[in-house]
Amino acid sequence: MAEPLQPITRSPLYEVVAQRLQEFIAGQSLRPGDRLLSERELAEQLGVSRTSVRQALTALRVKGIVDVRHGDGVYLRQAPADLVPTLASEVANAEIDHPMIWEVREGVEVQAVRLAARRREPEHLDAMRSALVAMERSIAGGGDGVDGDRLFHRAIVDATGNRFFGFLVDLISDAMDRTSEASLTLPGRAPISLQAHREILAAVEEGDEDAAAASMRRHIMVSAEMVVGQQR
Amino acid sequence: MAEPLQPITRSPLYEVVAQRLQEFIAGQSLRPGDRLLSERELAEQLGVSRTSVRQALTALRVKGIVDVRHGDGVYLRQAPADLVPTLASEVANAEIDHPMIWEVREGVEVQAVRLAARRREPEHLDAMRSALVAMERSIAGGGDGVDGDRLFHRAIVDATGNRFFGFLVDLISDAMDRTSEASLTLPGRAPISLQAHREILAAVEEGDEDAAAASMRRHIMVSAEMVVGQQR
DNA sequence: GAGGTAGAGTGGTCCAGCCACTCGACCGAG
DNA sequence: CTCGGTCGAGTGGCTGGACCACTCTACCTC
Repeated sequence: MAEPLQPITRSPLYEVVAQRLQEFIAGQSLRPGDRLLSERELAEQLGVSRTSVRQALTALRVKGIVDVRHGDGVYLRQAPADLVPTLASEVANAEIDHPMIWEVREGVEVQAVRLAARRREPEHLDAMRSALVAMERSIAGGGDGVDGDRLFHRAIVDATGNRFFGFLVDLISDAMDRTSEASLTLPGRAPISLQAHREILAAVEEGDEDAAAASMRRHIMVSAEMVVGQQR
Repeated sequence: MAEPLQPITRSPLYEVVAQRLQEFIAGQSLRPGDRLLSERELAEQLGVSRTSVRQALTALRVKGIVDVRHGDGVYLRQAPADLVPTLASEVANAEIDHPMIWEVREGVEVQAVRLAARRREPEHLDAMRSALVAMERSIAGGGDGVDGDRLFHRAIVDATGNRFFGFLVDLISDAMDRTSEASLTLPGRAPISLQAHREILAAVEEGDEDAAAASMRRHIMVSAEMVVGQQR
């Protein structure tokens, strides 16, 4: 017998309450925007203290299921989607290798630079320029310029004015860290990369989104080929 | 001046505490498995009540950052892959609107169709063709063909042979559901969409990835314009 | 009608206390 | 000495009650 006795695990009360609330929401087919009962009413109906209800609501709030408004009430934020946690663990566990990540990165960054070229503001251009300067200085000193590289790409993402891209870039770099270190410091790569960045910046400055996209695509494909090729 | 006065937004105390704790963890470079101070000590050092500390800890627990053990203490979670669930819930909470999602979708799907055109297998082409048939049949019967549409895009993603794209598409459609229902069934849209799909399929069949990418980009921009335009 | 106001209801925070649990020190029996 | 049990200190879990801060609305005044 593998499990002679099931280990007893008392779930904390607030967890039980949170689950009960989720079931209630799903069962009553409440719609996003609907208001839940007040904390005091929930506490009474569930037979627990208001503190426990509040803790459960905090959990639901963090999960993005519920929206708590001071002085107003608790509102439903979405249909209960256990999709997100599922997806998250999938990415963490799925066998995703370096080439796959580079392919995704290509799509995301090319689109980002398109938007950046369309909406560039002086501040973003400044950030990109100073990132390039940092890169040049590092390379001139024998470094790999990887910090400037990061800053440059981050500046592009910021210039999109679209938070979603920031999330994706974080996700991608996280996935990359997890697969292998695959250093970006290949001998002879830095000057090539620097030149590519200059092209991209020029296109963005001119607001030529097609040129920017093309340059970025080339840049990423070259980088991917170098890094992935090295692993073989 | 666009912003004469910055709107005052008092963050709830428990949120401030949670953030402060995260900073503390990062700043002190605590390692997974380390134990934090006790709730009572944290409360005293931060000058807040234990209740607020507990609420903050509940949030960190849900985020997967921390592990609270009854009668023992609060420990830093072991999993190094904690970033992913955090990101997912951030995406769930952040204010991301429909236009932002469409922009991301454009980048992802354009890149996906590129890869699909490069690697298409007979089975994937079959799936795409039958999705189109389903779409045609639905539209001929007065339907919106949305099911066929979904199948078509899913087939493209499958054809990439890259799981990461599947994950992103799920994330995107989840985000879309969350923002608003924004039905895709605009009058007169279905036939246009159908024609766009035919173009895409043709390019994929020929293995012309640039043409496929261009068609997909046009298709998504048109769709986005229709849906977003409708909301205004 | 426009503007202001007061009140009811809501979430936010705190406190003091007690319960439930864990762990390690201690101690006695073998 | 080793094993086993006990017990207490310290931890998180949970409660009830109190008060504060905020939002919304109905009502009143001009």
